Amino acid sequence: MDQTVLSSQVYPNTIQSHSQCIIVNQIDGSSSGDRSKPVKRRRKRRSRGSSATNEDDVRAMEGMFKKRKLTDEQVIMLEYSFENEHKLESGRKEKIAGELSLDPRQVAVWFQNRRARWKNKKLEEEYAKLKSQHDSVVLAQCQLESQVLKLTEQLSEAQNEIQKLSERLVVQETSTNSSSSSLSAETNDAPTDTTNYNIPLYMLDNSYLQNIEYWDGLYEQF
DNA sequence: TTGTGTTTTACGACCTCC
DNA sequence: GGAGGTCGTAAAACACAA
Repeated sequence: MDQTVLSSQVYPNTIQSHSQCIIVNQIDGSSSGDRSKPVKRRRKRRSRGSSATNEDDVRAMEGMFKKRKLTDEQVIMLEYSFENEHKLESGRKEKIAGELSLDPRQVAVWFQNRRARWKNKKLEEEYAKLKSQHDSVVLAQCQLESQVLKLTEQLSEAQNEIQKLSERLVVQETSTNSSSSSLSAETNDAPTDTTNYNIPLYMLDNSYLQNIEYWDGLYEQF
């Protein structure tokens, strides 16, 4: 079926305006493959309402630009074909075009656009996946920071407790020394009685005091 | 009805591969 | 150098709220 007829059946009001659209190729006269000019050149298109002004334009109007909406059936078949293979070899293009009564160029363009849509979709999926992973990492980080905060508080409390014990120990040592000096006048090796202060004997050991300083130093570093 | 945003069709420019 | 790819974009077609 002729595509113009097909389109005019589906969109009877569009064909006339389509035929009024033309494209002026290479308006600046440069070759299409000129890589020495990286600046993108806008192609020029005649607006819908304008008419041809010379023979070239008339020729362009007659043959070049026909924007035709594909039928549902054509789209379904193209999608099916795209599912099988995203690339389009020459033979396959001709075959599909013949089967769907389309211009081979239309099939090529449809595949180009379809690949672009597919790529966009893939990018969006990839973005969503990465965002999900990122959110999970951020959540885990928050949990860890909260945990660090709690442990820091516990450490601080423990350090305070040690400080209190240390101060009590100093007081005790002072009183012990004064009493022991009087006691030692009476008995030489009398054991130190700490029961009144409720402090274990091992705390009176120098190594214990050194341990306190050691842990305090560690805490300061932390 | 109309303004506006989105999708679809088509193309130019440029790139890559053979 | 040609064929066919991507990328960016124009313009038609379409959807939809106001």
